[in-house]
Amino acid sequence: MPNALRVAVDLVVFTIRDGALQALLIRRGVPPFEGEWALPGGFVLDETLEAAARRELEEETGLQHVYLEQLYTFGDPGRDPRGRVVSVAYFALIRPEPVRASTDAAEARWFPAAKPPRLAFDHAAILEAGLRRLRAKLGYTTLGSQLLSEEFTLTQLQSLYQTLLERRFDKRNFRRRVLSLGLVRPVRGKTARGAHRPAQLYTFRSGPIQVLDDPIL
Amino acid sequence: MPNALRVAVDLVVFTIRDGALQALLIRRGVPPFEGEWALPGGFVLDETLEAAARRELEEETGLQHVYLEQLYTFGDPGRDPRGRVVSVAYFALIRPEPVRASTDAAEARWFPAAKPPRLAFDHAAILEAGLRRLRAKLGYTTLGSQLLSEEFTLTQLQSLYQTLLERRFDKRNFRRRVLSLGLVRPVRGKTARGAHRPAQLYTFRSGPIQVLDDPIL
DNA sequence: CCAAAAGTGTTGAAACTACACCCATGG
DNA sequence: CCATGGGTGTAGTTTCAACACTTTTGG
Repeated sequence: MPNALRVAVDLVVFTIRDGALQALLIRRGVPPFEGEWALPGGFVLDETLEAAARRELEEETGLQHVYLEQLYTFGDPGRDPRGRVVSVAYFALIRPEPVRASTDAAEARWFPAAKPPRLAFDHAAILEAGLRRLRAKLGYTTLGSQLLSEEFTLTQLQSLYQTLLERRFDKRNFRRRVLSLGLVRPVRGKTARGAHRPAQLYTFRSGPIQVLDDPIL
Repeated sequence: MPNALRVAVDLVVFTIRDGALQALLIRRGVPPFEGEWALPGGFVLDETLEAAARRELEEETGLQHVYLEQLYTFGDPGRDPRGRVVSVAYFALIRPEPVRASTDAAEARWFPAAKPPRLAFDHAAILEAGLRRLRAKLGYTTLGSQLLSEEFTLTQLQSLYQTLLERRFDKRNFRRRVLSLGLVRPVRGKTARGAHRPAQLYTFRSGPIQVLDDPIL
């Protein structure tokens, strides 16, 4: 019988806060890398890999029904000083607001995804992979919907794309595009939120994420 | 300490034969699923996951320096009757010709990727995932280069795309496209192979696979 | 000389880009 | 009344899709 390894899941959890993409990190309370920042995660029990990821995510954030997708599996010998650990990374998207990003024991905080602190293990590489995946899929899926609240203005949607892709779009062209693709549907009512002219609210037509025949960008 | 699982790699190995996409399958010589067809693969030793995949691939096909890419990780409890096995699937592309798809002991054969025989474990799902990945990446990377010999005619390249995507392209438009993208460079000399007018041979400009700014299709 | 694949241009339609001003509201 | 973000149309350019005939070679 071949040697036994341990299998873990690690989570790259993204949200938008203060107009920037942020990732959830945990301060480790136990060795190895005690006191350092790391991705949330843990060992897989008698459950599917995705269930393990959901369980860890709920333990850390209290959130359920979150968009979750398998990212990549990291398994180099030596990536964990405790021994051979193969880690299946998932990435999760959290809508703004109702986040209590603090768990019972360990400290949990949001950090700018672009420049995180020094991370334990190979977690910097995992985070990096999550970022690449997010950026890539933004263009040809409706993934972005999972980073906004259910109802949003077109300006918010445009800012999302501009923030993540570090690119600027023309307002009229952007609106024409998403509208003509039929991805999004106006909602009766307005947002009073601004101290300015109220904006029409929209929702994504499709509940689950879909891959587009022709890309948004 | 958490429960120990075992980690395996499984390989979806594609090639083009007889003008069709084929996948390499192995007849299992031992239980479980003895006598049934399965993807090549095996348990991970003290090596990286990719190294494990390469090792298994060389054992089965004798091939080295093959294009290999991690595909997805399958880990449902119960997917392997022997106990909990998490399998990291890789997919590999083999150029035509120099394949001895037969290993020492077990029987190995190519099957049409679109309609394989009944497969052991959850290997049908893994194969399916490989197919989807291949088709998707064909459009926006130079992945296809790994399924052709180093030098090829534009007609061969077009057939490759048509076969995999089950779609027909206009010859002039196709050629204009790949040529104007500068992906491909003519080679001095012709192919005498046909009983017809000789065709110009081309090679891909870039050795390794690259992601394209704007897609081929 | 014939079968078979190689090679090559044009045109109309559609999509894309760049660009500037008026509107509605809260303070 | 003014500052702030919301909302809208057009024209020039580029890209895309559809389409058919001549060329070269081996047998």
